[in-house]
Amino acid sequence: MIIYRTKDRILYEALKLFSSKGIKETTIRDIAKAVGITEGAIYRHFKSKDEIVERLFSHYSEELYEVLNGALEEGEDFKGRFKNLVGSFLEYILKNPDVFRYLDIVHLLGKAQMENSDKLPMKAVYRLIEEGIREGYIREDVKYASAILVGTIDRIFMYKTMGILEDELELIKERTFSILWGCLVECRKGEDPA
Amino acid sequence: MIIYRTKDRILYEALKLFSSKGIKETTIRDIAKAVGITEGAIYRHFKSKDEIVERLFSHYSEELYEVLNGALEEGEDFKGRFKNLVGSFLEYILKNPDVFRYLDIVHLLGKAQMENSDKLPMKAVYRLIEEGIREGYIREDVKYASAILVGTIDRIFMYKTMGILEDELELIKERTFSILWGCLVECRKGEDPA
Amino acid sequence: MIIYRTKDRILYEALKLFSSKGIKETTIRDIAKAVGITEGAIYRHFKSKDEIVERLFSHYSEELYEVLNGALEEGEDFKGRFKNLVGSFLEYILKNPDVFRYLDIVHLLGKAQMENSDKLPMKAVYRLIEEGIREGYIREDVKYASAILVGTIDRIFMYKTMGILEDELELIKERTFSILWGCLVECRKGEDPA
Amino acid sequence: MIIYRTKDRILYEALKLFSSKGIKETTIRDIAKAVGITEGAIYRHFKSKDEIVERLFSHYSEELYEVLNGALEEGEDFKGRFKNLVGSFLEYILKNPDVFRYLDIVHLLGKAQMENSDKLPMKAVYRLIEEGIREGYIREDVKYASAILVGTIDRIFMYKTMGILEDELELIKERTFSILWGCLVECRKGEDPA
DNA sequence: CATGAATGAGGTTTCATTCAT
DNA sequence: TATGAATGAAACCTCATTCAT
Repeated sequence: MIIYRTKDRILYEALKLFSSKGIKETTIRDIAKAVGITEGAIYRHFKSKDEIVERLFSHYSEELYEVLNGALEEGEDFKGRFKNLVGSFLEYILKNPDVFRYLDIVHLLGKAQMENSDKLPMKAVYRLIEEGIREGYIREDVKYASAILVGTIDRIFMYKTMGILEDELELIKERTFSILWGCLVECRKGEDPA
Repeated sequence: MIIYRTKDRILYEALKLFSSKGIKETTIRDIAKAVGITEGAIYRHFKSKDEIVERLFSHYSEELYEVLNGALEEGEDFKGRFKNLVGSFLEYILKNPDVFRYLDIVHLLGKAQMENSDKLPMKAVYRLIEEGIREGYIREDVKYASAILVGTIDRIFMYKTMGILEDELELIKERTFSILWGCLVECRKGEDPA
Repeated sequence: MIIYRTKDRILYEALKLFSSKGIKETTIRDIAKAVGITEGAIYRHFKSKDEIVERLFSHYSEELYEVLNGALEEGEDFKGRFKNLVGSFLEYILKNPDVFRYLDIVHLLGKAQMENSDKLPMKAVYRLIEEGIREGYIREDVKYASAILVGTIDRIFMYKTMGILEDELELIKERTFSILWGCLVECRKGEDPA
Repeated sequence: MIIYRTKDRILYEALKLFSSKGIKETTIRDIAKAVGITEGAIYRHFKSKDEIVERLFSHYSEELYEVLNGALEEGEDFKGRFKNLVGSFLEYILKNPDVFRYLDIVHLLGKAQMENSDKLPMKAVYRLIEEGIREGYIREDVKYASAILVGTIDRIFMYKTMGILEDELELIKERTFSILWGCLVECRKGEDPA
């Protein structure tokens, strides 16, 4: 993918640097050098470093949301939607590891300004789980259920990007879905609803 | 708990600040002010800010490892050990949220120098899961199984400390154990080993 | 001489300050103030104070070498070359006392990184003396001969810059040459070669 | 030589450190560590670092003066006194290289407060040369003559301590005397007094 | 006499941001 | 739009000196 507009190249390089070194650890100069321009030029495109940080967060947070939301819309039944979401989630973050690492960093440092947004990835996950509960597939509390789903995916992402887990993407998607589906739906079937 | 030695007070305040603002975002002056001494005095106790970062990491990484390891040693059977570990894990991190947040930050920024240590929390988790697999309780691959276990706990910690999850500690321990045990052990009982 | 480029002004002022107060005793702020810029601006031109120290040393060490070497190339016979070198040496250091004092300071504090350079002033002096020995003018061992030559010049520089010696430059050149030539060449003429 | 009094041990270690690293580059802590006491203890013996610097300078400056002066008093005739002074000078500084390097550093940095002292090494050299001139041995101006004498000795010290000159002490004394005597006295014998 | 924690001033360096060109 | 020198605030760190013990 070739990015032509300077503004987009700045965002692209900033994302890579932020996610690999940290936000504070990345200087405007680092970004400028990566883009191939000088420090001053950055300020033609962004008012401040913080604006870059925020723009990146809202852009990618929304992009991931759209991906997850799209996954929900394409599935025919609940199982299909569930599988779609888990697969799309893994596919997106493993193909865009910088994005996910960056979102994590922003969260961890409490820099996320998300109050004003409806398009948070978490919302899509919640929607899926709430549907599952409403329709009797999932018996778990929504918070615990999403903790299992997102936590597991997050950890698998970590193992894969750290080189600990070596399975290929499709296999990872398959196994993760089967685990999560088994865990949240299948094995609770016979239980009394709490 | 009252800490008397300046050196320990420095570590104590640094941990709080690092975990709430980030490492780079916390200045030596912040730490000094929190402790009630001047910046220069810090350097009588630590050669550099990095030394504080490292000392905190190795100290608490090891402490958490000991907690998990202790949990493994006290359980009578596998189920007991499993329950112990999950409970101790949650109890420790929810009572010491700064520690867990700090360990996460160090990991995320890739500052961990852990090559030379055997006492990483992860090792204790692996040991439990490997035992479970060896003895037929767990059918999942060790990496996927630990991803579920640690990922779920991590996420529940996040929800609890963010105020999203309001259950009390004992209830959280109970529910988390029951979910994880069900997920990793119970509901796979009838399956054919892969 | 008016210096326009900031980088050169920094070097120029640093040399004056280093040579009058010492290197460690001169702060970046001193230099910046002398140049008329702020401390931070220095670092656009030099990575560190050490870089300034080294650049000054290698620049002036080489410049003095070129002066002495040039003197050697212009003389017609040995006596002419000898006179040229002594004269140029004195002229250069008395007109650039900061340079010579600076080179002395660097040597005395052992900061000179000269391994990789062939253009050390000493080399030119050695070349002259070795020629004198080869051609029978000088009977003294090369080390003792250069000790006399350089030591005497060094001391005369010191006396002149301290105000102890009041002769004018041309007279100093004349007398110093006559002393050194008499000492190293004339008065040994009748001796048996050792 | 074993030094028992703490005060003298401080001076002894300070001299070594100052002469090898420089004065500003040597910290009170360095000195304390070398002596085997703590920083605070230094201040029991000296009011300040400057006091150490000054005490060392006046002590060793005077000691070298006494050595040279003693040499002048022991010679029977002028030649003997000349030889004595050159030999004692070389012997003292080559056996106490730290002292001479230290005196040089103090001079170079302009820290010497010597106005109030009559016991400067230079004075002894001047006395010898003035006698030589008065009695017709030396025809050179006193400043040029002392420049030759002290400059040459200084340079030979430098070559010897840097390992460039490998002759043993007695040979160095012999050759240096013979050069300087030849240069300042012998070879001018037949000349017309200027 | 000695310790060693603490101070406080000041040093080097970094960096987001501005601005003349 | 872009450059790159400059600013100014603030970061980390050093160190002579003081002081309670």
